[in-house]
Amino acid sequence: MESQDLRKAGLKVTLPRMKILEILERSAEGEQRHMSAEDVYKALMEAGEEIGLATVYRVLTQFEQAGLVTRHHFEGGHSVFELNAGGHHDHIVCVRCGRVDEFVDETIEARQRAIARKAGYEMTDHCLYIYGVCADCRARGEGG
Amino acid sequence: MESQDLRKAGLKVTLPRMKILEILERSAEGEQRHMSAEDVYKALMEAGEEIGLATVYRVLTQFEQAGLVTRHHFEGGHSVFELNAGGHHDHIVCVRCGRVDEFVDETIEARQRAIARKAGYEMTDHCLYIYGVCADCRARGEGG
DNA sequence: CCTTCAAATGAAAAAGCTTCTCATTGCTCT
DNA sequence: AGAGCAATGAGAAGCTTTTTCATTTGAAGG
Repeated sequence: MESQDLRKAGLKVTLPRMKILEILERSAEGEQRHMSAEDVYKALMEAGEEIGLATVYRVLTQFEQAGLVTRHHFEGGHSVFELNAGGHHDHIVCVRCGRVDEFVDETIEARQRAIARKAGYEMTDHCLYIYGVCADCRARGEGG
Repeated sequence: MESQDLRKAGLKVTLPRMKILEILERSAEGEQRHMSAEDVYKALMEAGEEIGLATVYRVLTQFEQAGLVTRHHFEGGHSVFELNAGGHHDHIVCVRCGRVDEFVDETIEARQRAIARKAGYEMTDHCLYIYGVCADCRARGEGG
């Protein structure tokens, strides 16, 4: 992904936007697919980029509107952003360690469409979070 | 519901807690099943009760921990609370007028349990939001 | 019914996250 | 290279939610 993607999204190609896109891509390749604005900001600092937190929020919001990223409202009051790549998926979140796994279930997708239709809604979006305790955390001890 | 419910929940029976419970019950009977802390606070004011916003937050959190209400993280950054009555259900939200309908789908419930198990998670909770445009809003005009 | 004490409350301050303001900077296009 | 407009940065402001601490209230016992 490069400057073309920004241009296609109708956004001027600027240094902050490119750097933030880089951070998101790099994190998506690793294990940290979901980043808060603060996470992105910290990653930028570590990369030696002097980009303000306000800009990070602005750019992430623009990316969301441009369809480049998706914003999720996790528990705890803050949002996390995720690069839109690899198509739609839902999330399963460990309530103990915060680990996030992803899944897609066509049965559920289909049922959702049917439910929306039956309720008279034209579905535009949906999100499904399963909360639980992951295998690692359970192995680490039931007590906590 | 009355003071017994509070006592059962291990909470001291106080005026603020009773009044807040009343507000939640009354709203659950009406159309407004989901109230933010601010909504509850305003309802208390209208009822002539001098109860602080901090107390509303405290009490709602206690109710959540006691299992009396469920907290939802809707889009927009604020939480809404809902009285736990009538069992589990999921939500379908109109993105245009904010209307909220509820539904339960055993197929989806079952699939979720299966997915959690397969991913190695012990499911503790889940939430599913379908976003769309409700029938009324679509009738009111596609353009907005 | 009155006393006693821990728990609950209220008001305001503080804490987090996010957005806004506005002077300055940096793209894009010519 | 230059003009013009959008983007940026730093800090202030806004919002929701939590915390602090003095005061009040409810529960239990005499």
